[in-house]
Amino acid sequence: MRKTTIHDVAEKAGVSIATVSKALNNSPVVTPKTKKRVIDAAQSLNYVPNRISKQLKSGQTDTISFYTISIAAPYFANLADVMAREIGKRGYSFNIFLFSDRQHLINNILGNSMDGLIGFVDLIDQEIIQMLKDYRVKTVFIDRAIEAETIGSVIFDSYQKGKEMTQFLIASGHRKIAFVKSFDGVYDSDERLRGHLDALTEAGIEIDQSLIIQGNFIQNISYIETRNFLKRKQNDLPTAIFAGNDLSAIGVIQAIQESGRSVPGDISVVGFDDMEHLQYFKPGLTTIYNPVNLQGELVVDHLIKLIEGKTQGQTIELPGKLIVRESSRSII
Amino acid sequence: MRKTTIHDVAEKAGVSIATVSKALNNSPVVTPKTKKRVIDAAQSLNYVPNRISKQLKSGQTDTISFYTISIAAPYFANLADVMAREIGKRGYSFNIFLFSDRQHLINNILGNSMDGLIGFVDLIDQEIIQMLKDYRVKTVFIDRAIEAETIGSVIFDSYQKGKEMTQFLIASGHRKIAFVKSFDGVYDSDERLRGHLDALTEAGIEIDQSLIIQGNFIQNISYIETRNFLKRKQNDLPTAIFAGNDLSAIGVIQAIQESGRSVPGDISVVGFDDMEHLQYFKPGLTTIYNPVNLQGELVVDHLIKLIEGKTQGQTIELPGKLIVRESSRSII
DNA sequence: CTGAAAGCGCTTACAG
DNA sequence: CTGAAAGCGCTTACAG
Repeated sequence: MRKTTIHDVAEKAGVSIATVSKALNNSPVVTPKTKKRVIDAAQSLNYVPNRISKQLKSGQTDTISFYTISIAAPYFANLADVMAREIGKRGYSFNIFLFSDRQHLINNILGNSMDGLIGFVDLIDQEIIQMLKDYRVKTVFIDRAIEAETIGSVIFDSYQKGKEMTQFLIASGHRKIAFVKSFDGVYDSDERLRGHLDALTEAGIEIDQSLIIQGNFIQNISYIETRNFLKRKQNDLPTAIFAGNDLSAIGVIQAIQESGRSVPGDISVVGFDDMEHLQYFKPGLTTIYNPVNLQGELVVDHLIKLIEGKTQGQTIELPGKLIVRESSRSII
Repeated sequence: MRKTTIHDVAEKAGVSIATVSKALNNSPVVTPKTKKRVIDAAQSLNYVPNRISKQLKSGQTDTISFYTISIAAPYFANLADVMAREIGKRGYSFNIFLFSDRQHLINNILGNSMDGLIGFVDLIDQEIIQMLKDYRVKTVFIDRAIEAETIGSVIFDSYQKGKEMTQFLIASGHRKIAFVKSFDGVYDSDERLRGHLDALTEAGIEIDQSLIIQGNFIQNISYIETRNFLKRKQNDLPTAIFAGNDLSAIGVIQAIQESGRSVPGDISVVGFDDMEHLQYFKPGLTTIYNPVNLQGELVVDHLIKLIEGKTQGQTIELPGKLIVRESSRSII
């Protein structure tokens, strides 16, 4: 079956295609009578305007793209879900394209595939950021702040929250605290670690590089690396481990338990993110709540305002909250 | 900055736009010399063809849409991730739109938003399925089989696998087995339950409706409902619980442990899906491995073959495998 | 108020 | 081999 076009509707209603277009787009000039005739014809023919043609005329795609390395990990999945819902509600399409090669991204930007981009500064080099500015591609970053006329950010202050977490541990009597980080250069990890180290320094605790574990923010790797760490440091264990995200905290806890030790009896473990699906994980994780739902909504809202020219790029900071559960304890 | 169009390239290369188009699309008619001139001009101007215009001419959108109720739950997130990766690799765009109202879906189908659709039969009514057939919208379903010239399916035989799981439990000496289902009408849940019940019947075990728990395939709800179930049946507990998916198995295990009982000491618990991020969940879950990666790849491959007219719709069945871990035990 | 015409940026059959 | 022209399905400034 051929899809109905504006010509079919025009013919059926006995008017020109221009009139059909106006009637269907609520132009005030068309007579109620004509309008009704057009709408009836359109309905009886199951007419839906061709999206592509509208786009070509308007130059708009009504599409928002999310450029990310993955949507499988819980944080990304949650965020993508919230954004997809919000974007759909606002009448836009939601496109996901995963990090691969540079040219792919450039083609998407220059090829007019989207009205707005949601991305991570970490995945985009300077030259492309300049390109986004030059071509005024509306963009919202979600890992760290970039601000320009057409670029905004909705971010979480990982440094400050990382610092608060370590301050909390110190206040609970811990002085030997390990930290599980991701790769160097991963902004959230770097920032949380920086906050952690600053908190230690401010409390007069000397920094010990051997207490930094690289778990890549992945459960599996954190598990393995913590297992090695526990063997290596068996006579000199920390009393607490600050895992840079919840996923690694799980790996850390598994490794500690498997070594015959208890959490928090022998070692306190804290995470970061408060992932919803860990709700019933035992022991309940002391962590920092990162409001993913709020983030998703703010990102979409800010981006659509940029697209519609209602605002300039801004930097929006998300609140975060320390949540104390059973995986950590005071040793004072 | 204005984006470069084919006219800019034509001017710079000193040829017509027709020639530019041909040169850039590797038409064999154009002279190597002309071709080089065009390509150089295009490169120096950072030219990327406007996607929308190409689409309007070709009638193709090079876009594949995934229509689902959510991408937050791990299974969906994994599947979406694999599909996004595969779709990107094959040169298509990946669009996600979440289930909302009926008209939204219709607009997407008739409005020419996509070349192919990936969806769930459960989310689409008969009338719309007929519409997909009429307009020859290439579609691949992933929950249950529909086969037509332009419609295929890549499915998991939940009935058979559900049956096998219960047969395994019976072979381990269990005769009183509870089942945690989702809503009636959710195909996977219905099928797994049907397999479970058939296995019981074939083994000569009478069916006891009070052993069916509705956990909605959600961890939280399964936890609460199992808690209630354990209270209600405290003097008449089953020796095993078959949770229709891994997520509910987690909830079930939490509830059992919280009641002071052990898994599998007091009650064996088995799940379904073998979700990757439960890798280190304790006790390791006996479950059925549902090859999500394979499914994602097969779905995309079949859909693109349909789009490119290389095949008719087919029904592809995914293999599944029973994986025995610590959450279940033999009581013989 | 309605309609003919131009144009969005491409591709392609056709003429030269 | 190259280019002028038509056309994909819409919207909109303009004329009537």
